[in-house]
Amino acid sequence: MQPALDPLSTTLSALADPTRRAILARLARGAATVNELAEPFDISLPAVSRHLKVLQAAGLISRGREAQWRPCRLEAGPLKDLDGWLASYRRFWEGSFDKMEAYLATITKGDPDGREN
Amino acid sequence: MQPALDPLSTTLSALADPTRRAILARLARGAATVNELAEPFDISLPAVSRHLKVLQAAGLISRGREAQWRPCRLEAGPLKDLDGWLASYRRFWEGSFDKMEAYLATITKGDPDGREN
DNA sequence: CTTGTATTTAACGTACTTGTTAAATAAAGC
DNA sequence: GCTTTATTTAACAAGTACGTTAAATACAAG
Repeated sequence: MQPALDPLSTTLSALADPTRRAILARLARGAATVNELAEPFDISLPAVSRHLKVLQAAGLISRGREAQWRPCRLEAGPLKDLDGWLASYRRFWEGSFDKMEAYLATITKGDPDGREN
Repeated sequence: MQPALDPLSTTLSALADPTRRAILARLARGAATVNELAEPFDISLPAVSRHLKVLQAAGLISRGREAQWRPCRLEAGPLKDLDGWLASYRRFWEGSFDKMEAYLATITKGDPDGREN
């Protein structure tokens, strides 16, 4: 068993794969089966199955059970948590950003490299 | 040379490591040198240096050069892009969420497992 | 030019990730 | 029961990630 990453790390590594993000994008338009999800990709079904396992372990999808199909659906909880984490950094690209730029400018005194200590 | 991941994947994998996120949190409070950044961690300096390399490659930090110090500073661009990506999913945990819940409830007809097709 | 401080690179080990193919499991339907 | 369809597990290979220690590099200062 792995050392059990913290939830945010688990979410971020799950999202770090473009195939998995594409799967989520598809699920944002509604639930789908494994075969449906695999259709756009040039990888084998087992590979897709494993991506789904990763997404489910991260809580980003949940799965149902209908005959031989295991439909997947998007679960937004971890995305919401990620959004919450990101929020603490939002000030760096919003409003006060100009203020910070100005502040940095005063302490770097026109240094082209922008070093300040 | 690696196949060059797309920028969002690069950002997300850089952020997927808790040590790297802690480094960013520290840098959110102001620029810092490698030794300063390494201080709170129980890992070697080379390990920290490599984390910084990853963060820089992802554009999440920039580095200056002051005598033998290479001060790091936070760069918010990739975080802003991530926020932009996340925005497309925001509807899943805001406002219309209740509506979606209600919708799912109608098609699952009280199934405890929540399957809908 | 030798020493001390800051940081990186090299070399290496271990573990995880991702993909593959072949086989197993699950359920439907004849 | 046997076949078909959907999906997962097993076994394996190649590449990547992350940590270590030892050596190299960069610069400041005697």
